[in-house]
Amino acid sequence: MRIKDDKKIDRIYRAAIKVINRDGFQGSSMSKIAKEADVSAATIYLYFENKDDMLDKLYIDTKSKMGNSYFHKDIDLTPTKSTFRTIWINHYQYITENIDEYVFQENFSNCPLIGRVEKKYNMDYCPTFEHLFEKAKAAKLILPLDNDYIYSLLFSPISNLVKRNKITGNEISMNDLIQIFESSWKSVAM
Amino acid sequence: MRIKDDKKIDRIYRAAIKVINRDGFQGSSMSKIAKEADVSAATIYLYFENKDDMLDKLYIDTKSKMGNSYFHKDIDLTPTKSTFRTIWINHYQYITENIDEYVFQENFSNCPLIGRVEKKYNMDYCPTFEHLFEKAKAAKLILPLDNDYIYSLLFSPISNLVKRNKITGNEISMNDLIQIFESSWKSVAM
Amino acid sequence: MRIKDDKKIDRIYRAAIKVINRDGFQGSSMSKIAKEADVSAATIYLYFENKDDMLDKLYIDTKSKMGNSYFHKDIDLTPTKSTFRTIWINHYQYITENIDEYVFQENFSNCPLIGRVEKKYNMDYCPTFEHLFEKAKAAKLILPLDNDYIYSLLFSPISNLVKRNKITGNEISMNDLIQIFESSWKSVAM
Amino acid sequence: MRIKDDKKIDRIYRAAIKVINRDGFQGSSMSKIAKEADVSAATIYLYFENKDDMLDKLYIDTKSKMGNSYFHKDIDLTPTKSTFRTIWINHYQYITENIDEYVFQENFSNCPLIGRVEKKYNMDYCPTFEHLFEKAKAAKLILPLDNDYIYSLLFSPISNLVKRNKITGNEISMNDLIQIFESSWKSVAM
DNA sequence: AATGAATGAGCCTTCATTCAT
DNA sequence: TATGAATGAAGGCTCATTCAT
Repeated sequence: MRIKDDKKIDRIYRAAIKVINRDGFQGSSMSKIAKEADVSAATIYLYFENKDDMLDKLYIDTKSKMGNSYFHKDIDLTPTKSTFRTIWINHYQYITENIDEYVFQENFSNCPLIGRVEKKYNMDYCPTFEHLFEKAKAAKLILPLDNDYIYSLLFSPISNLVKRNKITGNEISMNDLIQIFESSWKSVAM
Repeated sequence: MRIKDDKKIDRIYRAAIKVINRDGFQGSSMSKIAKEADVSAATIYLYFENKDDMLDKLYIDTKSKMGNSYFHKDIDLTPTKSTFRTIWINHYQYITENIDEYVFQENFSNCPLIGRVEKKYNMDYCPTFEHLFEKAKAAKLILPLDNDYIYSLLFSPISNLVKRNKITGNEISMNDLIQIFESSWKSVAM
Repeated sequence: MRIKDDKKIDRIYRAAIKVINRDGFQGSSMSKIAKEADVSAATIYLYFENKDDMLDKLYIDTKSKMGNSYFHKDIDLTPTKSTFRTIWINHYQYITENIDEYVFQENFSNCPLIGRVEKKYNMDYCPTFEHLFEKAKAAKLILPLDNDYIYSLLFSPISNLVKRNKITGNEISMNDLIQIFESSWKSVAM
Repeated sequence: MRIKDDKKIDRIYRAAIKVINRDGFQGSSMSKIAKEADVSAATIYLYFENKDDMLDKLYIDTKSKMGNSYFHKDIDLTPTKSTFRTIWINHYQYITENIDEYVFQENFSNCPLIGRVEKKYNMDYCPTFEHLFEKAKAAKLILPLDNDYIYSLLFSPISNLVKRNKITGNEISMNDLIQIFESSWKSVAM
């Protein structure tokens, strides 16, 4: 591969996620993805070494996109409850709006496939999180727990609910959303 | 004539989980599973209509086994924090000891495959939970939130951590475990 | 196999023909035939060496049944046109009433399978025919052609029409039937 | 990119007929046909949807080829005995030289498979025949019978003999051939 | 760069047949 | 005798990947 046509890569990525979420991981063949992306299957091999390579890069791509989305542009990272709420809501919005990508990530990281991807991508939170958590702990805003624990306590419940609602078709009202955040917050707040 | 060996189904189930967790959902072929179970692939079709049928039934089987495990033998279901802690620990122990089954369940329920299985199996908590939650809410022990929310707030963080640790190889100390429960409890406690 | 249960063999034969004519030669599996005959597939192997053996014997069985049916009980074999007409009508009636068997025979004898069956069964007419043809030729009733030719000229057209009508659903009226016989007869009459 | 090789379809057709006539309808697997055609089995699926589709199209293809062969180039279709003899001989030559195709057709049209193919292909004579028959009947050259009857009376005997000779290895001398035509002709001549 | 053609390997499933009762 | 259980082999078909243009 020589010249990378980024738009084509994106088309392939989107097609892959669409097919995977429609037909399942197993039902996602290169030809289906190619057809969905409106390119020849052979074309995909100009941009990726093979199917695994494509999935790995798709995972990394969505992972970093999601990581960034937590911290909208000029967000204030002062360690306050308000900061946490903002990030928490951002997270909620992102996975709600990109539920397919999110489910893909979860499935992918549960697979043995994940072993191929570099360790650093196999965490649900990016470095910025670590900084924030450390600062918050130093400021006695939150409990002095492992970052892993903090992260899970704060984000797992809402992530889990969104995923489940995708299947049941339920939705979370704004009121409920705030309540859930307050509950999650209590679990880590000092 | 020979008699159907009931244990054979269990052998097939265990083989399926083993293969799926080793080679991923996609890499799990009937022949691999058959070899792992030490039977002919054709034999599997004596017990199941087809691959999907087998996976569905495996899912239902593990799901109900897990549901039951929460409520060991003659557990006391009085709505107290102690009851919740016992169940929570039971849950932790079960998914720790049966992490492969648990991961299988999670992957399966994220797949479009799940659509085939009856809705009632697609919930992470069994009826007993609902009773307990309702009683606890009536006793003003926990917040008056949806059962879904309660469940996610209480169990998602620890489930998420166990799953992640499977990959990283980390382990949770008894001390940490208690801390995590305390944190989770705070999120729903009244 | 020790004691031959003739009724069971007949049930198997009938089931085989039924399945073959329903699902085609290719779609006729031993288990389907067994189910149709309401016996276990293993049972068939008590009466026949294997599938080919069963088909061979089924072919021979139907073949001789058909051969005999041409010459009803105490039929008069004096070489007259009337004798031929009687036999011809008998033939018509038999293949009409046993169209499935007849089609099975045709298909079977067109297959390489036929090679397994002894030559003597691979003719559409039985020894009695030869006698009759020879006598008729001696009596200058019919042309001095090969028996093969005589047989084909006399019986192929009506056989062909019955077979075709099985598909199209058409039927042949008594009037037409007589006309067809008269035509066929003209082709061999002296 | 490579260009589809039109000859490949013909290679596949010929291979299919060869295998079917060697191993029977049942013994004709896609892989055998592929090997005989010297292509990968997967390649066949580039040209046909599935096995049935291939057989259907092969049937239609051979059927129309045979139909056309009756009426060599600039054949005279004036309703005379001579015209019928020419066509009859053409038919004889075609099925003799293409006996495998012909047997394939017969077997195929006797199978339930035939149901899939459009009705119009399931007749042994093409429209040109109908015209000729009608003209001949109008000219009082042949008897006023159904076209089906005419066709069967004229062509079934010789077709039947050729088929049978394929198995026995017999051959028909030119003399006999003329005799058989004369006989067949008598059956429909006015 | 892009793609339709081509394919060996593998998948799910069924088959004819044998085993054990 | 009769049969459900069991299986190696094979069937139809799809897949990830490469080729040739």
